[in-house]
Amino acid sequence: MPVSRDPERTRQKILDAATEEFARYGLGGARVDRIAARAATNKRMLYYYYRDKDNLFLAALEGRYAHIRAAERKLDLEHLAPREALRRLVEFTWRYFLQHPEFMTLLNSENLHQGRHVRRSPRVPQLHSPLVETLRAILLRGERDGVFRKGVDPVQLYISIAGEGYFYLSNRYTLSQIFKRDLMTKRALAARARHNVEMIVNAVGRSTPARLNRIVKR
Amino acid sequence: MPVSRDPERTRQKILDAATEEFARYGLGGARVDRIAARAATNKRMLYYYYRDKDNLFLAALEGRYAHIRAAERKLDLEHLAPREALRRLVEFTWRYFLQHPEFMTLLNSENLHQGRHVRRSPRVPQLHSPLVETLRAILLRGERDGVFRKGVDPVQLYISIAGEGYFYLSNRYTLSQIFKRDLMTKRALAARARHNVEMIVNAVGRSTPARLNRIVKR
DNA sequence: AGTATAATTCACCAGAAGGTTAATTGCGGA
DNA sequence: TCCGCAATTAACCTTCTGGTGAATTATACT
Repeated sequence: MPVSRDPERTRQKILDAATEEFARYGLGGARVDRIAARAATNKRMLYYYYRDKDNLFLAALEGRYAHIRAAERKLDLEHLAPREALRRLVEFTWRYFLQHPEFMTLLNSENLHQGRHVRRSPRVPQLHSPLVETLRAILLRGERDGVFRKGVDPVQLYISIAGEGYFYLSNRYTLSQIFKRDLMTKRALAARARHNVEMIVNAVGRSTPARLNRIVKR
Repeated sequence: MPVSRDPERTRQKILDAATEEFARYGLGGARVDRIAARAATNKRMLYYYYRDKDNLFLAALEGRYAHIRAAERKLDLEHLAPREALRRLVEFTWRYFLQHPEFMTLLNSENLHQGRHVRRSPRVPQLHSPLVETLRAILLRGERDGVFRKGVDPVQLYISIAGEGYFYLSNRYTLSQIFKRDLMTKRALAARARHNVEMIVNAVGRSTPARLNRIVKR
């Protein structure tokens, strides 16, 4: 009986399988054979569509970057009051990392390799300039409304927003072990979410001047 | 001519070489042959002294945990005023990650493997209880002196202190690429160091109540 | 219906990887 | 001085791994 063909679907299945595999084992630990099996296709197909393992990894990484940025855009931050917009972004970022731990693993892998894949991708920086611009606009509005301090740099702010949850979640296994405490209970997670918002709002808010503004722009 | 024998030195050379190799390539990417070559010894020696690759990885990880904790103890935080002690700890932690990026890489690798090595090590939690106790004492003194809020949890605080710099440094390659900006210039690093201190002092200080205290203790 | 081509399959390969067997050699103690 | 054992070496083995050559089959178009 004939096997039906659907190139686009095959391509997508490979990418999905690869994303899972890379996220779970890292670039070095990922196995091409396992990706093929997971995608219920032939190993040869990975090379047919994606040339080689590294290129497949880049495709997976780009896919996840696109995914988080798309979800972010849906927040519709432009139409919210500055404080509320910021709060929403912080909460979203935390939730996203929590629900998509595979994204953190991919990033770790890429950084272990000193960003050598992402460096060759012109698509990735493109994906991020809207984020920076949105954040910049929020900060500007907040400044005009008198609720945010002046001169806060959107890039540095975003790094703080993401970083706040990243270490907690990405290193949850070692942290749980060294401190002999479960960091993943509902209560602990909820508390951390609140904490993140407060840290960021504190840093940008007008009342307590932190030094985000001192950070150079270039 | 006879090759002089020094088991303790051989053992150490292997551990050093392994630490470098694991830090650079991760557990999966590390090559046993390369470790042997780097240690200027025979591959068989790794297995003679450390049983297998995983056990060697654990030894390297334990070594680095011991190293940072030892350096931390030298700060002599007990004899400083609470605010100053906290500031010193934040600055130290940032500087340590900056000067020892291999530590972050090892942690990432271990967390990729869901902490399966560290889970079997009773030594590692032991190494960390002094840190928690020191931090707890500082917080208590600060509370009594009226400069810190009540009920801040030392573990959660430490995670914030470490996390503040971790994302920035560990993900410097991807971040630099996606935002098209060099995060490792002297100025950027200095600014970030200041920022970290301010974020933490803000969060614990009495004037601006963050929610660190709300986080469950167990 | 026939054909060109895109999509898919399958068998295969060379090198690499972790780990082991067994022989050898230096050293401390009697 | 010689012996027993710890330390070291070298060659080897099996399994795995990313990647490929070439044949095969479904499909869209004529």
